[in-house]
Amino acid sequence: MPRHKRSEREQIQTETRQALLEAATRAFAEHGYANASVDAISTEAGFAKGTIYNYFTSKRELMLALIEAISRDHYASVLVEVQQTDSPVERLEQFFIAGFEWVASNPNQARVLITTLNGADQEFKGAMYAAYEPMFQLVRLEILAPGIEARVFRPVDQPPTAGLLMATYLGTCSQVDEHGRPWIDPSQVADFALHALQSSRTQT
Amino acid sequence: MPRHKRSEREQIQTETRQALLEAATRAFAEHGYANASVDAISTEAGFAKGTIYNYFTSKRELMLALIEAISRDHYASVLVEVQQTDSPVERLEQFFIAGFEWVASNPNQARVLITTLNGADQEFKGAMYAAYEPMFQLVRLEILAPGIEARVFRPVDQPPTAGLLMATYLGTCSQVDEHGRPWIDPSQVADFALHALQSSRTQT
Amino acid sequence: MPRHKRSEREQIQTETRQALLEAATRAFAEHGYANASVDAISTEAGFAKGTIYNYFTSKRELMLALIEAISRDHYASVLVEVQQTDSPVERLEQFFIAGFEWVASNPNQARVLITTLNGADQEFKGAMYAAYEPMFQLVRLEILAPGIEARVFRPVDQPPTAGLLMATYLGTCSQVDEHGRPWIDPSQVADFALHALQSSRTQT
Amino acid sequence: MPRHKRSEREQIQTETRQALLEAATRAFAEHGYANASVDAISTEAGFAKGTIYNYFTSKRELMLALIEAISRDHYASVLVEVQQTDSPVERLEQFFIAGFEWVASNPNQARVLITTLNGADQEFKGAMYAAYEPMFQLVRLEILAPGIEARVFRPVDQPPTAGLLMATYLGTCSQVDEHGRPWIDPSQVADFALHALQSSRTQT
DNA sequence: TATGAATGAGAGTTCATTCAT
DNA sequence: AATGAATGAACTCTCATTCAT
Repeated sequence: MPRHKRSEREQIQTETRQALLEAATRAFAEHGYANASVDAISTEAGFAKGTIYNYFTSKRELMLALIEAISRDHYASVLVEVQQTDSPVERLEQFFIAGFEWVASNPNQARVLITTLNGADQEFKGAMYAAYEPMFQLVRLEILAPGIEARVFRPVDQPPTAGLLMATYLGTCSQVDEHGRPWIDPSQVADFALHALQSSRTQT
Repeated sequence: MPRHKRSEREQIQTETRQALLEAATRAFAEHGYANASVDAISTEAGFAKGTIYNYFTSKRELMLALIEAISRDHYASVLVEVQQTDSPVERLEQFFIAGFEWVASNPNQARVLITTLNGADQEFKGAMYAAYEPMFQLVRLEILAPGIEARVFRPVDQPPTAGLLMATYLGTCSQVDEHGRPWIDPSQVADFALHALQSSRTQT
Repeated sequence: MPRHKRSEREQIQTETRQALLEAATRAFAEHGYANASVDAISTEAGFAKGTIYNYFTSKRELMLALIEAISRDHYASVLVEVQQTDSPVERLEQFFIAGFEWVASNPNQARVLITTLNGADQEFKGAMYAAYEPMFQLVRLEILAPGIEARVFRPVDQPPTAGLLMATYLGTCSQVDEHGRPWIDPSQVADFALHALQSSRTQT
Repeated sequence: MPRHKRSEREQIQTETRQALLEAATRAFAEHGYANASVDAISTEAGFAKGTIYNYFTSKRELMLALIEAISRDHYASVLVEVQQTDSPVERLEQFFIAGFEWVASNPNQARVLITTLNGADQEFKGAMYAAYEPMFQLVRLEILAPGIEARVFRPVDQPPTAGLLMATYLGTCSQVDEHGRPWIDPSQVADFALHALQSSRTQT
């Protein structure tokens, strides 16, 4: 006779897994992947060292799972805001605003994102790129393309420009002062990007 | 009483040090700081593992010396090109062009730069920021300020915008495809930045 | 939820720790602190080299723990014998006899004691002095002072003389022949010390 | 044609050797044999690392040479004082007085002596014993034996008692307070030893 | 004779991972 | 499912010693 009902068991599992992922986020953010120890992560999550291996086959798998979780959360946050409007200009603004808000609300996840994207580990980097493909497509297909179509944006080459916007966003994300606060105002970044894209006819 | 002439000794020292720094650059670029072993670096430089400690007191000091070397080399490369012209617009273009050329010519140094700037190690990050202060000032004082003064650039807030330009440059630097080639054309980035900055009167 | 009962775990811990301390005693006695490798100690204790770091944070901490253990064991052995009698003369004899017996039974611990007290490491030396403070007080307060009070000992200056007795004991402890046996008979040492202390009236 | 006359060459050699031995004494006294580096010794002596190997075939040989030098110097200092008088009692006093004076004047040499005698290195220990044989014989044949003969000392067993006197001397030598000063007055030690040896008839 | 760059064995330490319980 | 003692590979760093100059 099972102790817990199936659903209870599953919920405990899910909660434990979640706690481990959150502890890993904090640890990786603060010390980086290489310097964050499995022991410290497990302990901070409130479990013993070995528990982590009941949920992830290795430290690397934990990281890959974390990449998935981060990208999913990030995408969901941005998507809902971007879709509030149909205007490409407003969508671009929303992209930056929602993006920065997510960074502000999830600083550790953001750090892991930035660190991984710029780190030396090719497997992690590739996994992160793959996981962010939906957001990349969002920028390209839901913001840039309609904007160019509607002639509010210049007729730029779409994929590299989408990349540039992502790079601008992520590049500025990572720039924080000594107190961990971003030293660039999100609206300035949005403004910068809008100027870069806007067709000469349509000044804001 | 030394048998070697002073200059001979000094040259050997300089060459060995240089070889070690270059090997360290390759190793850090490929595996990251944490995963590059001192042993491997020294061996790849053509020396026994202990030799590195005749030149650097620790692995961290080696990294700090490398940060210095990279920033100096990078700055020198960019400075000479930027100063070829007095036009702010051309200077901005040159900044991106020379910058990307340096990245293309020194891919490993560039990777170390990007990785360090976005990594979790605060001491290294701070050292890199400090080392890049001259280039930051170059953008601000020699490009942005004169451009605004001459009204070819919008009257933007200078320090954050200088930061934005650096971030755009560095953010795009780091985006390379699976073959290690940048998937954004430098001129597109320059174009993007110019559009972002240009005052509405002076379209290119 | 732990599967082992608390007591089981604790017992394993205690036993392993004890085994490591014993192996360390042997290794430090034979090769000295500096030349005894952590690897060798752990292996001789029957564990892999890393295990030692589950119990002591460093080689130095291991040594400090050993100093504690040695002094406690030594003191307990001597105390029980000294307190068998109330006569200061007999107590002094017991001090030497029990002391030498402890040395004979615990040659490795004795070697570590002597080596450490006379070694160059000031921290270890200080720790050993501090750990032996109870025994020093035993000699001073339980042997010397009552003996002087009862006029069976000369009215010597107590603290330095207590030191002298300790030094005589320890100095002779360390003198062993090539087979590791002391070449001075304990009773001769006791006799020597008694003659040194006895008041001129009370010849044995 | 030689640059220097033979004698000049030899003198320079002797001086260099002496300088190296003195530096080694300081280094071994402060850090112990194992923790004193050849590099540091050579440098403190005013030479480069390699020079030491022109005078001693290895670090161990340097130590053995130092043991020789220390014992010779120590013996000479004590001998001249002991031989000032023919009285065994005065000779014993002189032995302690001259001995403590030598320790006070040559604290580093004394530390090396004590450390080596009580250290774990059997070869060094044996070499030190052998080198101190003359002093041991001095105590036995020039002080103890005549004193017993003359009935001013008790008829003790000579070799162990000579050992005891040496042990008492050396044991007290090594006891210094936190400022490096001996906390036992030499005359107290001499007094202690005299009381231990004196026959009941001849009180001081 | 003196030098000091180079060597490489070997040290202390860390930590991802295993597995009996 | 959770534990944590044990493991051992791999790491950074030290330093006695060599040797070309």
